[in-house]
Amino acid sequence: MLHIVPEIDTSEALTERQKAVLDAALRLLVEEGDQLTMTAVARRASCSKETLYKWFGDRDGLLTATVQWQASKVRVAQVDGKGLDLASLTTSLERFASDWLKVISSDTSIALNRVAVSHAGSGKDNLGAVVLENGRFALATRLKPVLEAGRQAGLLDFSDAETAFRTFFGLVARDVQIRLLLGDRLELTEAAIGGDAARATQQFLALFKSNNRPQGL
Amino acid sequence: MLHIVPEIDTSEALTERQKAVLDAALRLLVEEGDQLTMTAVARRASCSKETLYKWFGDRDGLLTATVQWQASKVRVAQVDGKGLDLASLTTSLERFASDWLKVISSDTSIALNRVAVSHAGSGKDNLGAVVLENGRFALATRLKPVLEAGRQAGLLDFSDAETAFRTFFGLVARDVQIRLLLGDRLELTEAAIGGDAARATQQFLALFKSNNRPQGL
DNA sequence: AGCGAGCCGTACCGTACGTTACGGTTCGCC
DNA sequence: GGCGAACCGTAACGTACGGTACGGCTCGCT
Repeated sequence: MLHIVPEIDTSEALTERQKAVLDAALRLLVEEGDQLTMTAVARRASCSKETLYKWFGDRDGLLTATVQWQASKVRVAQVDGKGLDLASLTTSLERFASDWLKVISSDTSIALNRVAVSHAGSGKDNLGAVVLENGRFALATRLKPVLEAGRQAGLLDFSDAETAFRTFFGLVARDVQIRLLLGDRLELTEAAIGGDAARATQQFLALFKSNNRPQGL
Repeated sequence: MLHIVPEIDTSEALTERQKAVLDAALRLLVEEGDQLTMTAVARRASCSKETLYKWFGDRDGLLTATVQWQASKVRVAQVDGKGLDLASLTTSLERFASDWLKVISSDTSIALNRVAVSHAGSGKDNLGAVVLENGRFALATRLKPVLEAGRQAGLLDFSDAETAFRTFFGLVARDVQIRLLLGDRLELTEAAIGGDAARATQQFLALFKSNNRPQGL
């Protein structure tokens, strides 16, 4: 039987009750891991399974809606890139790095990425795309204008913003996300995150500062 | 019912037939993604389910054995660190980077990491630990002596080999693995891998070469 | 040849879960 | 008050799959 899912495709036409249901599903996902059964969601959200199916079509629809719902809530801070000097660029980069580390080490992000990775192995890949779109790609969209502004201000030197971003991404994230996804304990304290963000930023600046560019790149 | 798995714990007491079965399971894992049912493995390996249960205890045991079996086959090249000069250090690092990119972008690695990530969400975490142990941690074990040798030879300057390794790891892998796990198309040609390996190596050297160390680190 | 161990193929069981169906209740609206 | 839509709770159905049982075959050993 084919289902036409009503208004949950990409827009945000969610009633408060529906948001509450998705929040319950999200909590269940974070706490119970893979035990996200329709029965469990219905019980947790105090709603009927019939309602779940009417609203979200099938289990996949519920999963997708849940991921999109959480993704729509995670927004990395927008940064203004006007009148940039080195100090403000540094703090901007540190802030991005710190925010990103906090996001990827949060229980919610881990649970969401887990389910998206699992889902990517089986046929349709929408979940992975949604997670990437609202995570890594959203970060790139926010960060690139900062990098471009830094280049315009003569502070940074790079040929391709995407490449520069990916280097920054690698310096910040390193092996953190994959280790967390694979179940490695690796608690990141607030202080450690701050230190990592500062280190990554300094390394990035060392590689891309226009007056200190290493030869051979 | 409790099962005592015979001799499949950590050692390598596998008969040829058992290896063939695990190879079949591995192929199934890579090709079919999540459809790794006991029935499918038995059919693919032309063996009986009874044999699977006798050899591997239960589904988890089969999964673990499959992951360990593949992990035992992936060995990053050991590099000798004696009599190091900058050129040979550079080629060593490039080779490590290139090998690692090839590994994490292979279908087998993606499938294995997917199943391990899925598994990590549900209770026991052995699979994730096995993958990490034979992947990221094995790489660190192989690479650190090279870094140490580079430091002994006065070519590199760092205080902690682990930190230096993690930076190298980040510069090499960047966002590749998470994007692949999430189903992002991102084909890495041989040439692209070579270029990435060279770039990562140059960036790493720029950050850690002893005579060109950026201030503030 | 006779025997037993190991394994293949397959049928079978139990259960978990996705999905559907339905009676009862709440609530907005006329 | 009366009506209908939406929804809750729960029972029921179908199926897929993990796990078990069993008959038959091969093969090495004596």
